[in-house]
This record gives sequence, structure tokens and C-alpha cells, in this order.
Amino acid sequence: MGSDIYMNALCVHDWKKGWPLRSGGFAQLCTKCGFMEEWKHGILDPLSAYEMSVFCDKFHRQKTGWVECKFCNKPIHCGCVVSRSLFEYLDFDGIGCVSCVASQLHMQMRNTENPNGSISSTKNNASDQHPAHIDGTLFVDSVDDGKLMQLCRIVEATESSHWNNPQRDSTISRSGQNSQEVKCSLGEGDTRFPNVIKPSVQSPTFSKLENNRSTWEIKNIHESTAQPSLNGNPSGNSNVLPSSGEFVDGRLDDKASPLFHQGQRFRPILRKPSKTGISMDLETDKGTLSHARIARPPAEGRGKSQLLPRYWPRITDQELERLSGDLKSTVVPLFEKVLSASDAGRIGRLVLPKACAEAYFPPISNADGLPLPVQDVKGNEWTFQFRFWPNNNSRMYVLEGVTPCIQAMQLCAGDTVIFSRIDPGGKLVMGFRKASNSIDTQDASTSAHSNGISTKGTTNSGGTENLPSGSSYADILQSIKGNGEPHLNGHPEHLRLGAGAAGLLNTENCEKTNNHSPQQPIPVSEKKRTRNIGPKSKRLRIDNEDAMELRLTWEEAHDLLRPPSSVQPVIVTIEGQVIEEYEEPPVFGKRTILCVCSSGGKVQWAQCDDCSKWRRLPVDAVLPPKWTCFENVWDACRSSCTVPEEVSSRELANPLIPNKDFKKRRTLENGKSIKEHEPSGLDALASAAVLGENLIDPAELSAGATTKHPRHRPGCTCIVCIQPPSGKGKHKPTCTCNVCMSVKRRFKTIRLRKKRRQSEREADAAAKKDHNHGRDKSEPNGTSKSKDNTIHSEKEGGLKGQPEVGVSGAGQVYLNYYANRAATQMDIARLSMSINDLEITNHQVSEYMNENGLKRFNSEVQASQHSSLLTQSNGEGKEYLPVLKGEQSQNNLS
DNA sequence: TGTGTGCATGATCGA
DNA sequence: CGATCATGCACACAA
Repeated sequence: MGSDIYMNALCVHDWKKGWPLRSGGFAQLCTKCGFMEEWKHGILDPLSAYEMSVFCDKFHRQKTGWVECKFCNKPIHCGCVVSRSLFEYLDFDGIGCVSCVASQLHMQMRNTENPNGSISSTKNNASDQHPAHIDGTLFVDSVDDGKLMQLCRIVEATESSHWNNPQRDSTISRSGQNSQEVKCSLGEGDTRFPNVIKPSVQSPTFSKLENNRSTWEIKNIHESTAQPSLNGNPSGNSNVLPSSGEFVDGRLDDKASPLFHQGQRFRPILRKPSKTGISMDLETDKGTLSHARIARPPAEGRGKSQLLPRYWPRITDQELERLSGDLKSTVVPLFEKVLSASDAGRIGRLVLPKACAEAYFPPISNADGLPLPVQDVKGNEWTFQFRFWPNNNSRMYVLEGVTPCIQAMQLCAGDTVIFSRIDPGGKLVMGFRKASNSIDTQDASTSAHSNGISTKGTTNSGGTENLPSGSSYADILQSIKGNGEPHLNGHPEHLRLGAGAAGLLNTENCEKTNNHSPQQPIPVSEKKRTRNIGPKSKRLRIDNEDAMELRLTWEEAHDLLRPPSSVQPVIVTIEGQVIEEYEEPPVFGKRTILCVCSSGGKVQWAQCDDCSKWRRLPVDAVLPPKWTCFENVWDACRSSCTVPEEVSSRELANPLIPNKDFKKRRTLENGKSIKEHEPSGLDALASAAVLGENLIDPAELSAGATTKHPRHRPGCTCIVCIQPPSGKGKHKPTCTCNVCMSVKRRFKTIRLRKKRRQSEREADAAAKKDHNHGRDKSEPNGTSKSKDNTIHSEKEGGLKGQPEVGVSGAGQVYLNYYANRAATQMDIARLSMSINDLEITNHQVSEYMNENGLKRFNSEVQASQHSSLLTQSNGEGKEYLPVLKGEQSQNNLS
């Protein structure tokens, strides 16, 4: 009979040889120990021993940390294969140093004839049934009914792991037992080697084990897939789990770790240096903890060995068990996939990984495929069309009709769907896991020590990127606490049922949610997940109700956005539009109003946030978002809120319309416009098409938001609003529909006008160069010329360093607006200093319109109007017009 | 005009 | 370099 103690076969080199087999067949056995079945899945990547240790989560996770000898409690560094620590895996879980193991082995050998006296048999009943579920589980290539296998070996590993652990145990001794090999044989029915996996046929031995094995393993066994018990023994002897603060490098799957079952305490070890490019999941780091979400090689299937790890379902045994319990069936995780935008889109087509489709879905020869009933984790039945398209001499498998299901589960791009199978019956189950902003943790209640972090939403390929290589476990925890909460998922039900292999994935948050407020739905918005995870810039999503007040409209935002004061923009022209480009992002600034005094000087007005008094500022002053009189460093006399305004509020009221008033008025007018005109975007477009170059009353175009773009108004002729609703491909170049014709007309006009303006600019620039080099910019000029000159000077780099941003209270969005340009315009216009006389110049408007390709005013109107109110702004031109006009009208009336 | 469907293309990744 | 897959594109069809 065999020994309860056997040394895990080492076969470092055989491992190496075995690695490539993962993609091309995995039947190669360890020539030294005969291990095979587990290897093929347990070992994922041949790149390094580290990766081995990462992925060989059953065999080698224990080798990568500091553990204690079960017998003498001496720390042992188990550095996977590169560590030459001498240790031995105990079939009853745990690791022992060679000396202890030797003695125990000896004792065991003596007890062989008395199984009850064996070490393993001293375990509980469960252990009796599954006594040897250890990481060093003995696997045999085949299990003869009469004899199991043999082969125990003392691990010989190189001490010099590349992830040197300062805590490296000096006590680890090298003995001459490195190559010690003990062969053990098991008699039939010997259950002391339950992990001896019979590769192809379920044996009674396995049945015995099932109760003690995770569902996963059970399933694997059911599958008789030689599916490795990668998860180790989930049998529940997990009462001794590593504390959350303990971080054992890598691969300590909770249940997987026999050590835990044995009550072994894992000592924290240093994290191995992250290996760039290692395609391992974050879980490999978190995986040291209980219930780590380790990507599991899927159950058997055609081509399973070629399944990319990214598709390996990541589910903890616990989750799996729970799911199985929920479904009252054995659930076999098959594969998972992160939903792409296409998958989650309205098309309703979920692209299936080819290997997965071919491995786990019914074979189809007809491109039409076949209907595939799938049950979701709630028990709903769905029928998808499983089919394929020919693609590059290959096939592209898709599930069609998934939209209802996706929506029902409230999934979006970035979330993960997990296909599992219910046995018996083979029914497919589609679970899901929300992309919880890349952080999720395990059930705190059920696995108090676990703090697994999964790369939710980034599970696509390992997800190592989500964990900074240098981040410590504490960092991780911190990140969990400080980071995840706001967006950690959601729907408890989903969390419980939906997040795992059949959707049963529980984030810590989820569990907490469950615990605290079960069935409490979360806002849909919170269930949204970003799709792109990676290097792209991200913004904290503010979608919940608490943040509603933070939401700004587009124009409001632009009211606040200022170009960085120290940055010189690069002026570019895109499709006729002059655009400022900044290397730095805009900053938030306080809205001000730029005026021209009677003397022709420029002045900027800002309102104190405390007393609401208006203060005069230099035109180039840039204010922070919050500004008070006390910060008025330019006018010491009025650096206090107690000092009255230079101009009365009444005087200021009209021209310097504070934002609120302005907005109210604007809103009111807009409302009127909406009521009066209420043209749809299409109507406006049609009008534009009809009127062509003719003037369109801006007011008519100022009404409510279009259906396409809430920030745009009917009549908005921006490219967004006028584009065919169905996007590309709807209109041919020769299309003569109204939309196309109007667009053509508009662009034609834009081109012509742009060309004309460009000529004017050039002429002006030349003239100015010749005659007016030293002219003060404040000196009056022709209206349009001045601006053109300004622009030109900008192009020549003559721009004043600060693209100062005056912002009007109107909140106009005019991104390409310089303060000095505005000032120049004002100068040129010789505007009155009297604020009450401030007007909005349609010239400016028209300039803006011209620059933006909008043909709202004819040239006569442009030339005839002047204004003195310069709403220095990042202005949103489209709303600018009606508002200004309204203001002007009001002023005129007054 | 909107939606569905099938295919093509290009980026990405792994061998 | 080839396979895979996300996504775009064009056509068909229905409303």
C-alpha cells in the first residue's frame, strides 16, 4: 500500500517539457513521477517557474510561500521549483521538512498495515474519504484498479528563487535527500490517495471524495476529465485561513491549500516581484488568500487544452458551491468572457471565443447554427442562436439574441459572462460577473480572511495590469477599501448569483450588500461598467444620486474651463474651424465678465463668491474657481466684502448678468422658443436646407435640445446633429436627400466663406505688417479685422502668453476665445464703458458663427452691429446666439 | 429611417 | 506570422 506521506514529484524539467503541452495536448507525463493530469491544467505558462507557481495552483502554490513544517513548525520556504528547499508535501495536507517527513514516513511505513494508524487516517472521516487531498496530490497517469500509484519524491528545488525572500529560512537545510524518491503503491480502494486522479474514468475512489471536494472538483471528477483538482481541497477545513493581512505569495488558494486545512499557518512572505508581462491574473496575488478567484482551467471539452487562460472561469470554490447549491445541481464552469462593446451592444451578438464555442457548445456545421437554450443564474430560460460565420478560413462563433439576457442581467461592456454547465443534463448556464471597477473582494463574512482582488472588468487577459507590480498587499487592501466601494457592485442578487461561474461571484461588497440589505437593488447607473480597462485615462464615474448635483451641463462646464494660463495654444484649423490645442488640460476658473471702459481700456469683472459684489480686475487676471474680495490683490481698496461695488449692482445687473439670472433668462427664453418654434433638429435642418445661406433667426434655432444631443438645440447644424442618424453607410456620396443636400450646401458655403476670410486675414496681416507694427492692440480697429489679426498673430506666435479666459455669465461655450482677442475686439469696436450700454455684438456672433461654419447671419447683419459686452467665454456658440440676442433686445428695450 | 444580418477588416495576441 | 476577435460596413428588409 502506499504511503500517506509522499513527496511531491519534482520533475522540474519535466514540467518545463510539459508546459507547451497546454496548447497542444497535455498528455505528457512527468517522466519521474507520473503526474500528468493535473499538470496539463495546473501549469499554465512555461515562461518561468514563477508562473508555474502561479498557475499550478494545486501543486505549487504551496511551494511559493513560507510555511511551517507540520511537524516541527520550522518555517520552510517553498519556492516552487526554483527553490531547492527541501520539503515534502503531505498527503494529508501540509508540508513537512524533510527530516520530519522522513521520520514520519518511517512511522507511516510501519503503520501501513494498520491504516487506522496512519497519519492520514487520523483525520476526520472526511479525511478518511479524502485524506490525501493535498497539494502534493499524487496523480497517476492511470489508476489501475488494483493499484494506484507510487512515486513520492522529495522536492528538490532551487533555493535561489528569483523572488528572494528576505525571510528565507535559513533553517532550510539541504540534505542529500534531494533526489529521494519514495514509491508508494496503493491498493485498490485505498482512499488515502484520493487525489490520485484517474485520467479518464471516474473511479469509485472519486465518488468517495466528492463530498469533500469542491463542486468544481466534483465536477471535474464527474467529468472524468482529469480535470485537476486545481482548487485543492475545498472541503471546508478552512477554519484556519490566512488572515487578511497575511499574504502568501501567490498561489495559495484557500481551500486549495492543504496547509490551511491542516491548520498550518502561513507566514507572510514577500510578494514576488511582479513579472512584467506575466499573464497572470491579479488573483495570483490575491490568490494567496482564501477564496481567491483563480482562473481555473475549464472542464473538459473539445480543445479545452487550448483555451486561453483569459477564458478560464474565475470562480472560487465557495462561489461554485453556493451556485451549485442555488441551482441544486452540479455546476461546471466552462469559460468566461469579458463583454466587449459589441457583445453588450444592441446588436445582440455575443462573440464567442472560438475555442470555447467549439469546446463546450454543440458542434455545428451549418452556419445557421442551432438554438441553444441557456439558463441564467436566476433561472430564466433563454434561447440563443448559436451559430458561426465564416471568417478568414475559420469560424467566428456568435451567440445571437443575447440582448434580452444581457439586459436582464444589466450587463454592459466590461462585465463578464460566465458559461457553465449544469450536470447532470449538460444544460448551459450563463452567469455573469460585474466589472466592479477592477476591484472586488471575496465574501468577507464567509471568508473572513480573504481579500481576494479580482480584476473585474479586466479579466480579459490576466489582469495583472491592474495590480501595480510593486503594490503590497496592504496596498491592495487599501485600494479595496478606499477605492472600490463607490462602484462596487451592485445588485446583490447579481452579486450572489451572478458573479460566479454561473454568475455566482461575490465581491466583498456584494456580500456585504447581501448581508446588509439583501435584494436591495442598486441604481442601474451603478451597474454600468466601463469597458476599457487599461492605460486609458479614467474618470471617476459620478452617476449616483449623490453626485447629481455635481453634474454640469456642457455649457456650464465650459463656463468653468479655462485654458491653462501658462500654456500657449497651438492654433490649428480643422475643417475650417480654428481650434486651440493645449498640451495641458483645461483648468477650472471663475467666470468673469470682460468689458471695455469708456476710455477704451479693458477691464474684467468678477463677482465675489461671498458677498456677490462685482470687482474690477485686470483683464488678464485669472481667478480660481472660488474667489472672494479678499483675494482681490489688484485693488486693495476693494479687497474686502465690506467695500461697496464700484458700480451699483443695479448697473451691473443687466450687462453683467450673473450667471443665475442669465441662465434663468436664457432658460426662459429658450422655453419660449421651444414653445414657439419647437423645431426638431431635423426641422431645423430642413429649414437650413431650404434657406441655405439665408439668415436664420437664431432664436428659432435656439429652442430645446435635440433628440440626438441634449446639449444641442434644434437647428444646431453641427456635424453631430446633422449627420445621418444611422451613421455611416446610409448615404452615398451621390445621395441627394435633404440632409445630404443641406450638408453639402453648408459645407460649400463654409468653404467659400472660410476662403474669403482667409484672404482677408492675409491681406489684413500684410497691411498691418506694413503700417501698423507698433500699434497698440487696444487701438480701435476694424471689427473683423482685429480679430483676424489677433488670430493671425496667434498663429505667428505673437499671442500673449496667457490665453486668458474670460467667461461670461452666459456660460457660452467658446473654446477658442482669448481674452486678449476679446479685448482686441472690444477695442476695435470702441465700445462704450458704460455697462448699461453694453451690447452684444452680432459681429462677434457672426465671427463665431463663421469660425464654426455656421451661417446664421448675413454679412450685413454682421457689419451693422456692435456691442460692448464681451462675454469672454469659452462659449458655446450655439446657445450663445439666442441668448445674446435676447439680452440685446432686452437692453434695447430698457 | 431604423434595424437586422452577414461579411470584411484590422488590431491584437500567441506561437 | 497566423489565428482570433472586436468592430465596422454594406446590404436587405421592415416600419
